[in-house]
Amino acid sequence: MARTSKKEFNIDKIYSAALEMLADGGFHKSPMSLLAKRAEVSVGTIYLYFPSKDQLILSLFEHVREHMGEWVVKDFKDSASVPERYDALFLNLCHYYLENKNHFVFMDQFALSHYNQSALAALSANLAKAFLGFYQDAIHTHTIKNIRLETLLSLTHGSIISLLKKHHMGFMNLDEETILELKNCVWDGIKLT
Amino acid sequence: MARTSKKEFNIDKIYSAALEMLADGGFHKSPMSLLAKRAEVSVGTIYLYFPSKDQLILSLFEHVREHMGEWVVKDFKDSASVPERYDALFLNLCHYYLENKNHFVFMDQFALSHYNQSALAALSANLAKAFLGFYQDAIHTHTIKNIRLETLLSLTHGSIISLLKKHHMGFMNLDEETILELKNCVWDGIKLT
Amino acid sequence: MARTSKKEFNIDKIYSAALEMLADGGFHKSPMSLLAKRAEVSVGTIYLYFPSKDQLILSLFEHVREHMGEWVVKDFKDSASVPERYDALFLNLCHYYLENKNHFVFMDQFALSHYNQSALAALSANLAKAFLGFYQDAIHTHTIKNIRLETLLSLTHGSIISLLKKHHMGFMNLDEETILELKNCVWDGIKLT
Amino acid sequence: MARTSKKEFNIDKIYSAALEMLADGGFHKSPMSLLAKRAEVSVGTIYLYFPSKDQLILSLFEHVREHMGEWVVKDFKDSASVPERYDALFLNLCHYYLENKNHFVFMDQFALSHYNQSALAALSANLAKAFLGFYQDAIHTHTIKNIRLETLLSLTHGSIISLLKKHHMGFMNLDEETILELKNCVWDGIKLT
DNA sequence: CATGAATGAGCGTTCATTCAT
DNA sequence: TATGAATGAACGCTCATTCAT
Repeated sequence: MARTSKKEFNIDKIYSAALEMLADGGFHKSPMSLLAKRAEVSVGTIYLYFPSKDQLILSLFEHVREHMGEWVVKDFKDSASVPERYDALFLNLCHYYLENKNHFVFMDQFALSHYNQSALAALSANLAKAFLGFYQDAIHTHTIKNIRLETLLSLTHGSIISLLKKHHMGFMNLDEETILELKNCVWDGIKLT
Repeated sequence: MARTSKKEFNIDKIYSAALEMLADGGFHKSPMSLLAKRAEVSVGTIYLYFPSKDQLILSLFEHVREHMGEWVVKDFKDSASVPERYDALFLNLCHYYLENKNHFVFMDQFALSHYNQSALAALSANLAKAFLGFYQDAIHTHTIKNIRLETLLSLTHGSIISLLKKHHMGFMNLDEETILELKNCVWDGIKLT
Repeated sequence: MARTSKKEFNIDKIYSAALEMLADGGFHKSPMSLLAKRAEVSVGTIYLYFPSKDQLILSLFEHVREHMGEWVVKDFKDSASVPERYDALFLNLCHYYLENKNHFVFMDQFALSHYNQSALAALSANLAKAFLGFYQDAIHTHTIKNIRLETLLSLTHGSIISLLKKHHMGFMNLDEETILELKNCVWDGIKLT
Repeated sequence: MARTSKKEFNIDKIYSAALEMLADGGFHKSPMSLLAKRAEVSVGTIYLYFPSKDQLILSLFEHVREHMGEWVVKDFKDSASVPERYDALFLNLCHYYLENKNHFVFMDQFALSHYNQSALAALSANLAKAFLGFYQDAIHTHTIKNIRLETLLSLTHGSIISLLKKHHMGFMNLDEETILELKNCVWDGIKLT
C-alpha cells in the first residue's frame, strides 16, 4: 500500500508536471530535466516509470483520454432522448476542456497530431461508445441528418476545439452564453426539420 | 534587379523546402542543415535572409497566409449575394487546404500554436476583409443569425480544419460530396429560417 | 555459521553471475542492476559485500586466480622431472582456459589490463611457486636455456593466451592436437639440446 | 588544399588524442568531451568526421593497422631468405610496438577484442601478405615445421605481445638483448633441424 | 554575397551508488 | 541484514548559430 501509493503519487506528479510544462512551452523547450524539476523527482525516477520520453507522452495521452472519458460521460444516460444526449455530450465536452486547460492544450497539440491513429482514437472507449450510440439512435430515429460520422465529429469537435483554443490562447473569453450559441448552431446544422 | 531576383528565388526555395520538410517530419527532425540541403542553398545563406529559425517560421507563416489569402478570394465578388459569398469562401478554403497539404499541415501545427496572435490573425487582410464583409452583410440582411464572430469562425474554420486533418492524416478520403455535406450543415446551422 | 554460509552463497552467486555477464557483454553493458538480477540478489546486497564495482572486479580477479591456481597444480608433483612438470603446467593451463571460457575472458579482458600489478600477479601463490620451482630446476639442471623469467612466461603464457583467444572468439577450433603442437614448439624453443 | 589540409589535420589530431586518451584510461573514462579537449577541437567537429564513437574506434583501428603495416614491412624484401625474413618481421614488429606505445595499447585492448573479425584481421594487407609469403616459403623449403598457421601466429605474435605488455605496463624493461632472446627461442621452436 | 566547417550548449538516457524501510 | 526505489552526475550525440574564407 505504501509502495503503491508512493509509485502512484510519483506518476501523478509526473503527469501533472508534464501537462503544465507542455502547456507552457510546447514539446521543445520541455526537456526531461525540467520535467523532473517541476515534478519534484529526479530524472532517473521518471525513467523508472517510463522507458522513454515518447512513451511518457503516449502514456500521458492515454491517461488524459481516460480521465476525460470518465468525466464527460458522468451522469450520461443511454436511455435519455437524443437531444438530451446531444446537449450532455456537447456541454460536458466544452466544460471539460474549459476547466482543464492543460489537458486541452495537450490533446490539441500532441495527442491529435502524430501520436494519434484514427478519427475516434482521441476518445476513450466510454466516450466513443456514448457518441456512437447517440449518433446511431439519432440517425435511426430521423432526428438528425444521415451524414458521415466524420462530418458529424468535425462539426462538433472541430468547432468546439477551435473555440476553446481561442479562449485558452486569450483571444476571447468563452462564457456559457457563447457555448450555448455554438451548441445551438451545430444542432440546427445537423437536426432534421 | 538580378540581385533581387536571386534573393527572391532563394527565399522561395527556402520556403518551399521548409514547408515540405515540416510536413514530412514536424518541427524536430527538421534541422537547418537539412533545410539548406533541400533548398539547395548553404546554411549561411538562410541566415542571410532570416535572423533565426523562429523568425523564419514566422516569415513563412506570413508568406503562406498571403498566398492563401490571394488564392481563396480569387474570383470572389463583394457584390455577390450572401449565400454565394458563403459558398465561395467555404469551398475555396476547403479546396485550398485540400490541394496544398504542406500549407495546411504547417498552418495547423505551427502557425496556429505559438506564433499566432489573434483570432483573425491566421487570415490575410484580403481574406479577413472578405469574411468580415460577408459576415456584416449577412447579419444586417438577416440572412444568418446574429452570433459572435468567434462562434461563426469556429463553426466554419474549426470544422473545415478538423475534417481536412482527418483527410491529410489518412483517416478518411475527403471527396467533394462530403465537403458539400459539411458546407450545407454549417449553413443550416447559421442561416436564419 | 548459517550466516556465513548465506554470505558465501551470495558471494558465489555474484561471482558466477559477474563472470557470465562480463563474458557476455564486456565491462560496459554490465550494469550492477543486471548483475543483481542475474545473481538473484538485490543491488543493495552486492554493496553489502563489495564497497564498489571496481572492488568487486578486483575481488573477482583474486577469486578466479585462486580457483585457477588450485585447478592447474592439481596432481602437480614438485618431484616430477622437468619435462613432466613442463607438460603438466602447459597442458593444465590450456585445459583450464579451454574449459572455463568465462574465467579466460575475464582474466584476459579485465584482470590483465588495469587491475593487475606485476608480471607474476596473474598467477596464484600455488601456481607461481610451481612455475618458479620448475623454472629454477630446469635452468639449474641445464634442461632449458638460461633465459629471463619474463621471456619464458611470455613464450608460454603469451602463446597459450593468444591461441585460446582465437578459439574462444570462434576464429578456430582448438583441438588437442594443436595444443600439443604448440606445447612441443615452445619446448623446442626453450630446451637445451 | 587548405581545406583538405585542415580536415586531415583535424582528423590526425583526433586520432592522436584518441590513442593517448585510450592508452591513459581505457574505453571507459574516455568520453567524447575529453577527446575533444585533448584534440583541441569541439565535440561537434569530431562528429563532423566520424558518425559515432564506435565508428571512430573502428576507423582508428584501420588507421593504426595501415600505419603499422607500412612501417613493419619497410625494407622488407620478398626475395630475402626465410631466416632473414623471419628476423625482419619479428624484430620490426617488436620495435614498432616498442616505439609506439599508444598504438600497442590500443591494438591490444580494443582492436584485438571485439572489433576484430579474424585471426589475421589485425594485420594490414601488406603485413598479412609478407607473413603468409614467409610462412609458405618456410614450410615449402622445409625450413620450419609444418604447423598450423594459427599456432605459428600465436607463437610469434602472442609471445611478442605478452612481453611488450609487461614492458609498457612497467613490470620490466625490454632491452634489445631480451628481444633477441625471445626471437631466438621462437625460432628454435619452429625451425626444422 | 555566399559558403559550410566549426562550435558548444543542451538534449535524452544510463547506471554506480545511497538510504529509508 | 536485505531490499530496490530514488538519485543525479556523466555520457553520446544533435543542431541552431557563427565566422573565416
